[in-house]
Amino acid sequence: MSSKAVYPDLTQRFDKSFFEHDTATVAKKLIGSYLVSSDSAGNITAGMIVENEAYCGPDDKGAHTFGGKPTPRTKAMFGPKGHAYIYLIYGMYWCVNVVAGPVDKPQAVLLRALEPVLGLDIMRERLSAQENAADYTLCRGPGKLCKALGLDKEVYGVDMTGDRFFIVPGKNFTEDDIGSSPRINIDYAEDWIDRPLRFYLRNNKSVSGPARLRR
DNA sequence: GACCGGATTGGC
DNA sequence: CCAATCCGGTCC
Repeated sequence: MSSKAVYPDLTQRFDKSFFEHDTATVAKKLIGSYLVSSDSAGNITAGMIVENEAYCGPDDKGAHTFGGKPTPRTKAMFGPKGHAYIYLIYGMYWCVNVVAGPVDKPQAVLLRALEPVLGLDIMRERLSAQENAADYTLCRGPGKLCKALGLDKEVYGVDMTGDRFFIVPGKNFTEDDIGSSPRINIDYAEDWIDRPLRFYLRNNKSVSGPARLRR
């Protein structure tokens, strides 16, 4: 694996202005940062972000904000940057985003995979995973990531520079460490299908998708 | 008020 | 390859 997550300093936060850069820029810089969830029982689960996708707002045919019209589901993306946008897909999986982008641009970064770091035993309980499931599989994929960290509509709109569900700055990887590819499963996005807006830590086992999209 | 289909996953 | 499972979005 290219990586080696380390124990994150849970007191650190990004400045709010960090999230006001273009969503693709924010996405790339978030590779190596930590996503942390603390539940009401005091359980902490966390992982290093190793894969994400940028969704670029009203012009992006793959984005939920395509067209630029807020709806009850997407209104969080029209709100403050650095907050969470979470939605249910296929009736059973939650997918979480960080709202990003210039002020007035409803953009977001979809978090697709983490390298597990804290609370792996709790992740296993939440996933109902067999105890022999390899560590690197616990947060591999956007749906699993949310299940492992216990995320659902309760975190809709929460400030991710706060203390409940938040992001901690981590390692700064170089351009060479970070790969890019088209985004996953947006066949309907026409001329936006092939844009290289998916980012991942190269050769990291926790990245989802076929092998060629992990190298 | 009805109907369509998805930024997924795991099991066959 | 395909079912599971729900609700937002859209259009009537």
